[in-house]
Amino acid sequence: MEKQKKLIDRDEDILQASMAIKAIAHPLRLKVLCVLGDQEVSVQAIVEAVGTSQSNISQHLAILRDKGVLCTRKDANRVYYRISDQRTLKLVELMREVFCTS
Amino acid sequence: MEKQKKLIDRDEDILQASMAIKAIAHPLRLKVLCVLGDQEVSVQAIVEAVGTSQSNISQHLAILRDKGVLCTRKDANRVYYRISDQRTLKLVELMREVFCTS
DNA sequence: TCAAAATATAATCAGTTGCTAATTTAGAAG
DNA sequence: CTTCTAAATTAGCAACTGATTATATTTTGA
Repeated sequence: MEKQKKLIDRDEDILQASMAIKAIAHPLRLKVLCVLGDQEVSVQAIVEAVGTSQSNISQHLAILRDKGVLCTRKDANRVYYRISDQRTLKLVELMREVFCTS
Repeated sequence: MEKQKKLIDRDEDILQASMAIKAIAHPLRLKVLCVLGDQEVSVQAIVEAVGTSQSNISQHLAILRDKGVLCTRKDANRVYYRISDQRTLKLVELMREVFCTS
């Protein structure tokens, strides 16, 4: 029986996966994900929760959006962001388990 | 009942986690992890499996080692690397599920 | 139609990353 | 000792990243 778990074998997949996690490998962007959780939050609220400038958040949100991690809904004046794929949250949970418990 | 899953809340933990995944958010370094799996592999073998220069791999291995992702054992002339914490593999598996299936 | 609010975009610039090529260290074996 | 092999380190440089500041776009509401 195979003991080895299923990792990534195709170079193409490795490239894709590494680019995807690169998108969340920044303290502000990871914090955005943690603030969002499974909810939809306005840019304004994200700015307040994360604690940096509007412009800075907007640029980080653009990165997450362009990489497909987040998606948006526009309602009148405001733009609401949420996590596109809930498995991304699983990833963050596991990151916490792996890296944040001593 | 709480539906919300447990994410990262402390800024300190967010910083730590983002630095940790930044270490693996590079195609060559992610490939190293996939090559290693749960085994111990020599630098030479890693160089061959990954397919870049010895110097380049050595530098990437140093990054992973310094961040605590990999650990080493020296045997005579050779150095063997392995993944420090098996939960890191879980993370890679989940990354594959999240980012590499359409 | 005008001013204010929410968000996005652009420009600039310091700091970081990652590669290549060259050199160094350390162990093994003659 | 000398040489070979494995691995690490260093220097240099082009490319990328991320913060700040300023400006633009869009929508709302007086």
